[in-house]
Amino acid sequence: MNVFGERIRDLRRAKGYSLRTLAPMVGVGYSYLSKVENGKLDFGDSPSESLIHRLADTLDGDEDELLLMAGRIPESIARRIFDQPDVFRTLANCDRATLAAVAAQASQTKRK
Amino acid sequence: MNVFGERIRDLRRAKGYSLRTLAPMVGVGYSYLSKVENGKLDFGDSPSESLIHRLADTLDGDEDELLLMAGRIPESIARRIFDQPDVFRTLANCDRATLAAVAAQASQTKRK
DNA sequence: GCAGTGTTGCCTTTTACCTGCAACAATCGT
DNA sequence: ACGATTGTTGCAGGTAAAAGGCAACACTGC
Repeated sequence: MNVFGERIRDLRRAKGYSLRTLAPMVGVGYSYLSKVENGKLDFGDSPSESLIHRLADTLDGDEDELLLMAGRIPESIARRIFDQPDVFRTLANCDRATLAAVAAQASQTKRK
Repeated sequence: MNVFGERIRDLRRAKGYSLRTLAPMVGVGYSYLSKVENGKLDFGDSPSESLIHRLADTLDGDEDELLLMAGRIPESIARRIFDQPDVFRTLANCDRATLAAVAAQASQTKRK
């Protein structure tokens, strides 16, 4: 567990930032960042969506990947769901194998 | 706009409830319910997830449909996304037509 | 031994979600 | 015509969860 925090820590170290260096860059206190990385938030296991956004930005991480790790739905996916809800209600009821197959099909179809 | 509130209103009328009758059944004040139906909440355009749940329950509505109308992602869909995130990231990038085709395919495959 | 780093407990602020009333207009049965 | 019921709206809050801040602590490592 806490795959999210560990990912943040890796990204931060890859940039050579300390907690105290990174914190002001993303607009929070360094102590809060420590808790984020260790999954020791007073509550929940991940920070706000907006902080995740700034972290992805500053650390050159994949924002959607980070959001998913944090148990949040990225806007790119949410938009699609609200655009074609019935499609996703159907897909949510498939078994894993079918869903994987369908995605393969889609990425193929999509290729120009 | 406010398709959600109108749906609630229809469901309520179908049951023959007045605002003052329904409100205590779902545990809120009648004035708040009126604002919900008219999309005139002090903030946001939809009530809490838990109120939506109780409304669906009391009015025999489709909870997931209501959640989607209210701009929220139902648990059934969210679970699937976190289970196979890459699949959904792919699907989010298809065009509408492809996505519709893929869903048709899936519902067919799924049919026993 | 102090300079930089990370950790932790407690505190405050903000946000989301409602409460509760009061006052008003529209409708409707009797 | 009358009261009763229904819905609308404004406002003035209240509460609990979510998000984050501060200060003191402990380790490292030259």
